[in-house]
Amino acid sequence: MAQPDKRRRILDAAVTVFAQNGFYNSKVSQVAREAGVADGTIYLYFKNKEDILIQVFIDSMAAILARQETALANLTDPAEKLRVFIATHFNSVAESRALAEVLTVEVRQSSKFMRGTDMKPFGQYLGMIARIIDDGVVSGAFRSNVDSRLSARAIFGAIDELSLAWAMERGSAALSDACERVTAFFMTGLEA
Amino acid sequence: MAQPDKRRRILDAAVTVFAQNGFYNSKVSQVAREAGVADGTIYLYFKNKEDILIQVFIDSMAAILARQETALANLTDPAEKLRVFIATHFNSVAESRALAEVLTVEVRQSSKFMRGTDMKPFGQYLGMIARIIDDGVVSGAFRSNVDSRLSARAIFGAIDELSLAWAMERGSAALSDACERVTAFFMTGLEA
Amino acid sequence: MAQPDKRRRILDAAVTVFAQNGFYNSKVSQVAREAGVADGTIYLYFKNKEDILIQVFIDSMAAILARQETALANLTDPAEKLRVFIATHFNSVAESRALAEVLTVEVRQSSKFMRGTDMKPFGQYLGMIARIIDDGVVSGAFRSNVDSRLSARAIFGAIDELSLAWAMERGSAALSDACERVTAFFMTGLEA
Amino acid sequence: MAQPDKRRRILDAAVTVFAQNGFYNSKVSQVAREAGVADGTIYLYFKNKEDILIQVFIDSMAAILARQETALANLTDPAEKLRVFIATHFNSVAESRALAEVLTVEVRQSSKFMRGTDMKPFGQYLGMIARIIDDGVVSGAFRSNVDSRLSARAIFGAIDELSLAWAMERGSAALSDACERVTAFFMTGLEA
DNA sequence: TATGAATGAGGTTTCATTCAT
DNA sequence: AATGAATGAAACCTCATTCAT
Repeated sequence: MAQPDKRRRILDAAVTVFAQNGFYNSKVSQVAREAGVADGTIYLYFKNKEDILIQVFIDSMAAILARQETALANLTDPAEKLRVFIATHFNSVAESRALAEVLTVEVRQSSKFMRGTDMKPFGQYLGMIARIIDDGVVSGAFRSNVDSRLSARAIFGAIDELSLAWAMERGSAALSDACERVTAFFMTGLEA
Repeated sequence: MAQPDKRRRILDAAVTVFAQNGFYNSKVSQVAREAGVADGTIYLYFKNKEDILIQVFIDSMAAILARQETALANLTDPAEKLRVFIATHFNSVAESRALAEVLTVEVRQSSKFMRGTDMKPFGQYLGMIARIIDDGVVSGAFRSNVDSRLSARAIFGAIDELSLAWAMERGSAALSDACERVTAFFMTGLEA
Repeated sequence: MAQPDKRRRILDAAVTVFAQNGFYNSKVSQVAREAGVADGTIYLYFKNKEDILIQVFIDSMAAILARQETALANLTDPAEKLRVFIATHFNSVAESRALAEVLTVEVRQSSKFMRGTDMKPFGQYLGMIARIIDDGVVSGAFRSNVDSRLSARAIFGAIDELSLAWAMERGSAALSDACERVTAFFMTGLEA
Repeated sequence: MAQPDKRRRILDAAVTVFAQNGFYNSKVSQVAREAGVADGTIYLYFKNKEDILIQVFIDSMAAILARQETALANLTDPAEKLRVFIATHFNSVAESRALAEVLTVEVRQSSKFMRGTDMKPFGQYLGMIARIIDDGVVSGAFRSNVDSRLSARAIFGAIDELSLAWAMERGSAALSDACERVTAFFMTGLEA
């Protein structure tokens, strides 16, 4: 009987439903059914439908940011850091295709129209990549003429697109392969 | 007074409106007003609201595909081809921020849920990149161990993300700069 | 090229279309297509959509009234008159199932809501039956205690229902059989 | 304050509104207002507007069928049965002119266009009449040469038309009078 | 007379949100 | 905290009608 974390269950249900139908084609009642709660209960935990998506985004970004920080904690070599970052990203995505779809597609779509949604977590994520590159430039591991913000964004775009391709085509095994190849690819583009 | 191509005007209006509010937050009547036609007129040219978005996609992809083909027609050097391809993409995007937003965000979002939408034009676009890479591999200009499909997708992801960044931040006249830099970046990743 | 009676063609087309889809589910453009004219042309001959139905009714009733008058002209025996009346009704209906459906169903449905539609022709039709009965009562051929208005209405209801049954079930051959039987049936109810 | 059977209230409201304006000229919002519920509430109980009409038909036919069965339960004489059947029909109609109009006019009009509407209850109703006649033929009370299906349909057409006449003219308290007369009329047509 | 592209009012229906229980 | 029946605003789309040609 005791439903320990109802908020969590609603968020998970939302990810499933949003991934399947897209945010705008999903009905709050579908999320409620998937979560095993009444429609009204949703509104005890979230301000409105949009808020569910925002919280999915915030929670998920927090989780992946923490995960990246843990993964990178003991590394010093910039090339190795970037390799691990990319691998961690792909691993996170691999754990939940649904979440990957929601983050890459739905949030991107909707964020522009959600006034006051704090997109900082996304900026932080880009910032992590940029910092790795900057470190590499400073340490001499990477070319000195790379634009770290731009490269970070390009790298993110590439791995995000590959995640999405994987998410939509279900070609699951290929993901780790893609991870290795794309990493190698970028390394050559960066290394001094 | 009769505006010649009403279909064209509606499509242009739709791009503007969809870019501003997102497809699902846009009302057909807004598109009509922007196009300077009555609501019902829309339905003389399009099956329904979704169909407008689909036609935007089809028309725009056809235009950019044609443009790329023209641009690449007389080139033989794979590296040069890729350089031109990327430049052409950025130039196309630069001409209409709104169109860029609709193509990268709205179409991506919605295409999954539009049964029967032919995504082939997108496949063709990826195919163009892949073919350039394949040619480069054959000619020895590019490494032999690159996966052309994967690289194509990664490259597309990167330039698409950069387009989007530019589109959303409005600021950067930096697009052409980004173009050069990202091209150089990929070149190093590919060249033998 | 010369389309002699466009009004006639539109009315015929309307009967076909209304019988198939019902008045309210029929579109003016369908009638136009069926008649081989442009949508706008309809409005050169009819005030509006409802007017088409009204004219179908008026024209058809005039035709059947005239037909009945001709058929009954030389008859004197009330029983014979009634027999011929019923036969003429069934024959008229048999010539156009579509018209039968429109007259029995659509006009009945709609007449209540068409202000100012003159339902007199229908009253005249009932009146013809009633007069035959009255004559029969006077001549002693029919019972003296029959209520001619009531009986007329009952008889009309019966033959109308049978027409409709025939129209909907297409059981074409059965119509003349039904005609004979129902006539015999009513005769027994009336004859002194 | 909670009205017990909202479905019932909506059906009753629908009968009133449909009788007044006709099905196709009635707006769902009118039915809602008449029922004292919000527009959306209608759709908690009915699939769509058409479904309301279908349910009116199904419910009403079930009611009148049950009523006829009760009324006829203890009777054995075929002539008496028919007499009671017709009386029961007229009584049912007399209780609600609006319902009579909807059943005779609107349902008839629309049923053809409502795919999947089960018209069996109407067939059952006709079947009840036919069975009474068949019984009468077997028992020798009625002529042996009557066609029971045909006669049933004729009888139904007659009483339906008279109901409608009464419903539309509002005036006649004459309904029970009509009942007696038409019964007598048919008896003579049937009796051996 | 004839056309048919354009109009725009308005209805059906959906669904996020509320609130009495 | 939880429910889910009820709400009602709002949008897509249809289609009768008009009018410039």
